[in-house]
Amino acid sequence: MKKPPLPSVTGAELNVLEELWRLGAATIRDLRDSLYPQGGVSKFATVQKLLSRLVAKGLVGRRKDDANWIFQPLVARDDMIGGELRRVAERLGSNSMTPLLTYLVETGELTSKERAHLRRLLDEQPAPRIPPKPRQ
Amino acid sequence: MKKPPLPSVTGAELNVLEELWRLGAATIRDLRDSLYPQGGVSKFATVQKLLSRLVAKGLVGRRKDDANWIFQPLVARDDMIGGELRRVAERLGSNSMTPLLTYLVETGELTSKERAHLRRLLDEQPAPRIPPKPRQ
DNA sequence: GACGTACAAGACAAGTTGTCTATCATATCC
DNA sequence: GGATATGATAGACAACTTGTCTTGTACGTC
Repeated sequence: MKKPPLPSVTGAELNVLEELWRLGAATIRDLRDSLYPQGGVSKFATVQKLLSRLVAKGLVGRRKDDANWIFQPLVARDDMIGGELRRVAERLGSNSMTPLLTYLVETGELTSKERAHLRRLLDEQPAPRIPPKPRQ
Repeated sequence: MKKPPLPSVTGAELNVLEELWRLGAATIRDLRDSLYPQGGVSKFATVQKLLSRLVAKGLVGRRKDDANWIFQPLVARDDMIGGELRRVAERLGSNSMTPLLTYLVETGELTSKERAHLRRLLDEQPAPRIPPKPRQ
């Protein structure tokens, strides 16, 4: 029942993942054209390597469509954010989320509008658990 | 007025920093004895290298006391947590902290106790700004 | 002076990261 | 069918990071 923490991604990998989030699904060529507009064969291979690493981490899936592979993200951005937050909490020794929240609220990072938003969220969901949303 | 984000630390560096947070101030020998109980000259040098990197990052200060250097942290754990959170927020494209908090609240990561804590924090500090607290 | 302690500076191997080349497979076109 | 382009795979590679260790130097005390 414990969910293994999502693997972390490097900068270049994250660029690819961001593009996949934006496009929903794409071929290597699509991604290369977006990320490296100057194009080129080597950039194609670069994108492919980054994609293969993302696939190895289970963050991206691929399916064969006709002739080409089509890649699509298996995690949502929120999941990544959550994974990173958990990593920060674990790394810094506070296995509870409280210090993170305390920091966010106390340092005044939030506008009053954001505060209202938060308060509303807290009021809307008094139950600590929500039905687990399948990872697509 | 923009505060430069705190530099990040590696695992071994964080161990040293944690020990400094615990002890308040310490010599290299103190830290080596705590972190590497088996002792040894090489471990002394290891701690020293890690400390020098922490000093270079501005996270640790040192002063000469009699014969030895005495090291002490220049940042609190909360500052480190905040820096990491900001890094996550910047990296994942949400330059506001709201998505992080929204994630935490919506995914049910929080216990009801933490929720109560959060609500109390929100109630206590209606003003979005607090006076800047000097580092240390 | 000899010796022990603290310190500084840098060497080092192992791993990571981003990019690229070489090679093979598979289409398409004349 | 053979030439040519495109996609895919595998691996090489340099640059950088990270944790550890070695060597050399300064400064005490006995």
